[in-house]
Amino acid sequence: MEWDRRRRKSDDSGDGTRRGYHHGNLREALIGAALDLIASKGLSGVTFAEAARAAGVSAAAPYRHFPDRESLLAEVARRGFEHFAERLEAAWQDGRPEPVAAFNAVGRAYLAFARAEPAYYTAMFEAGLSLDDHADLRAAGDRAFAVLRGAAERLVGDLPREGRPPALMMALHVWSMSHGIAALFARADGGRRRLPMSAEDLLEAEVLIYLRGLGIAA
Amino acid sequence: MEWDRRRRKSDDSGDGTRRGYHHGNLREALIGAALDLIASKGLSGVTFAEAARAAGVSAAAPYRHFPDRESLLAEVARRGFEHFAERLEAAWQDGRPEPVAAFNAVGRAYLAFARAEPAYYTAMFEAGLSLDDHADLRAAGDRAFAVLRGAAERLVGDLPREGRPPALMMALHVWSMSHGIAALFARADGGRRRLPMSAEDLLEAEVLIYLRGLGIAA
DNA sequence: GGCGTGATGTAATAACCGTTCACATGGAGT
DNA sequence: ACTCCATGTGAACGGTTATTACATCACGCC
Repeated sequence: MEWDRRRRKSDDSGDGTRRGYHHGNLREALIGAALDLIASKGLSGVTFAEAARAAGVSAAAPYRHFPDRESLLAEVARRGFEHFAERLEAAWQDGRPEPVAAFNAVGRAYLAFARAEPAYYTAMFEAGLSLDDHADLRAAGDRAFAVLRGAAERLVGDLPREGRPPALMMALHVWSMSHGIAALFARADGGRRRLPMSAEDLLEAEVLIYLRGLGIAA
Repeated sequence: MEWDRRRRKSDDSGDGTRRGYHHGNLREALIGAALDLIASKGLSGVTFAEAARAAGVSAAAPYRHFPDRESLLAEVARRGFEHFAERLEAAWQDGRPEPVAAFNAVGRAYLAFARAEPAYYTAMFEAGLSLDDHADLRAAGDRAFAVLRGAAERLVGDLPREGRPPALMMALHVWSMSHGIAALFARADGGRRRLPMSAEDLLEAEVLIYLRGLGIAA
């Protein structure tokens, strides 16, 4: 790995603790610490000072790698969107073996990510990061959305030309459903309120009804 | 008003500035300051110290009215849900003159609230407040949701018994759509990304397609 | 192999915030 | 008039962000 070459020879124990004057991989260590802190103490628990402590460096060291605390969170969120896009792509599988089923798989993958990676999801959608201040964050988010949009285009393509809805609109609709359910009901803490069904089933039913409304049958 | 009686006679200028040793209406002043701070500096700009400064009292004074900073935000969010429920009820109008049209009005009212009251909306949905720690907050949220649920029950009631979907599920679906669109596209800053149509139109189309999928025509 | 330099980490510091505590004030009721 | 207690004050503690001058060392260059 790239960073292995940069570590000091006396610091190759692999346990992540610092050995010499230089950490050798502080940037990665801080990102990892931020993820751990989100998971254990929530967004407000993510502290430059605490992340630095976890990495075994002084409180000022993180400023060599991130201009400020928010940029650290933005980088976590950016990576979250990268992983997110990968998961969605893996679920979509270019619409194979069957577009509607693959589309439902994308929806399930959306919620699965929110559940399996609550720390990333929190940084991505709940950290209040401005997309204008972090252009690369917006780009990563766009890449994830592109999967939804591509899938929508495929589904819409099977409809007769007249009355065919815009694929972009359909993608936005499905995104809003997925995000709405994830934000309201599929949070790490089990969601903001109790449900009579799983968030996954709720979303699947919602998408199914929506697709039926578009004339796309399962 | 109630609090007027509690103000000192020398403090009835009405400009909100403190005159004597006691403020007379600090609790309300803090809530107002919190709303202003959310609007001007965002959630992280809401500071007990800053709110106290705005009210012209010392930094320790707020603790006489709220156990901690989070409780102030929770109270703001609670009031937000109260107003929210009122707006939704006003839009629904018990389903008059026509249920589907009234239902769409509820959706528009949802987004209108997110736009017109970004400070409340932020406190309600983006402050990361635990509903378990603030029972009254949950109750206020439930009251707002009850409007959606009642509307859903009305719409579902017009369907034939066989295959009639659960009203609760339908209410959750519509809530997820509304919240998803509000969170993703109708934020105060104009939303996280550009849209080819207004958030209101996007939601109206989404609900329309969804209702068609349920067999409820416009 | 020796050297300089830029990247990386440290210590010290200033400003700010949440929170607590002992104490001060004065409005309300007796 | 007097007391009570809700409300506000000032000082203090520990923690956070961020900046600055200084320390260390890995690497490339000769």
